[in-house]
Amino acid sequence: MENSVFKALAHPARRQLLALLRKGPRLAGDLAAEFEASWPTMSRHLAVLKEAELITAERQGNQILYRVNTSVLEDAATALLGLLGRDNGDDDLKEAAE
Amino acid sequence: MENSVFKALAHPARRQLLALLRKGPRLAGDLAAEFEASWPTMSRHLAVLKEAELITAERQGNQILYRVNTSVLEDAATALLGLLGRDNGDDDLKEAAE
DNA sequence: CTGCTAATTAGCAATTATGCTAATCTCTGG
DNA sequence: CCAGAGATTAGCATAATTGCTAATTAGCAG
Repeated sequence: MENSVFKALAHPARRQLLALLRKGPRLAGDLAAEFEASWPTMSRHLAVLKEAELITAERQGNQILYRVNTSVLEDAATALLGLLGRDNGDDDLKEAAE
Repeated sequence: MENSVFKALAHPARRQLLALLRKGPRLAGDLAAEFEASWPTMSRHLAVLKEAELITAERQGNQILYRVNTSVLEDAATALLGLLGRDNGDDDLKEAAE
């Protein structure tokens, strides 16, 4: 649901994870290494993001590759813009405001 | 801080408050009346939004008028779009909104 | 000052989030 | 099978959030 997305975005470490993934898919351990927090802690943050469907996981043999789920992030941004009462300007969103 | 903004957005009641305020400024009691939760509870949600500077409060005699702080909400939306790696081009935001 | 309405703050219980260490799982390679 | 790396899950303690009722503040009218 939408709510889990915003709750997932509420933690700075998770937003930073998304920022890292923005540049391309990365392995779990690779991501965890960028943070001060312990590996299990980062693993949990990744799980929260996955639960909100903000990221997807794919096993690559021994390791796990994460990537951003762009459309869900887009939906969240669109929801915020909707709160502004302004049109998004996104290609596939047409408003019916008169 | 940016973080308090996303934390404030994490609760559905607070996003709904913003949605109500999107259409124009409203009195605290007027807003509280729209929710099932008790008035003090809504008052606290308003305080969280104010703390994040997503809204501003203005006394009108006996009552308090709240309004959305558009720029902070814009910043949050922009931050999300930034996570998408796409350019939002809102330097000006003078796009003809409808 | 008293009383009244609008709204916030205090205090409390219950739930949820965070972050650690230890234990477990999954896969690869001998 | 066993050993090891990569990663998650379990369990626990602490902190933060949520939402209530009761108490309090702020302003207005008499």
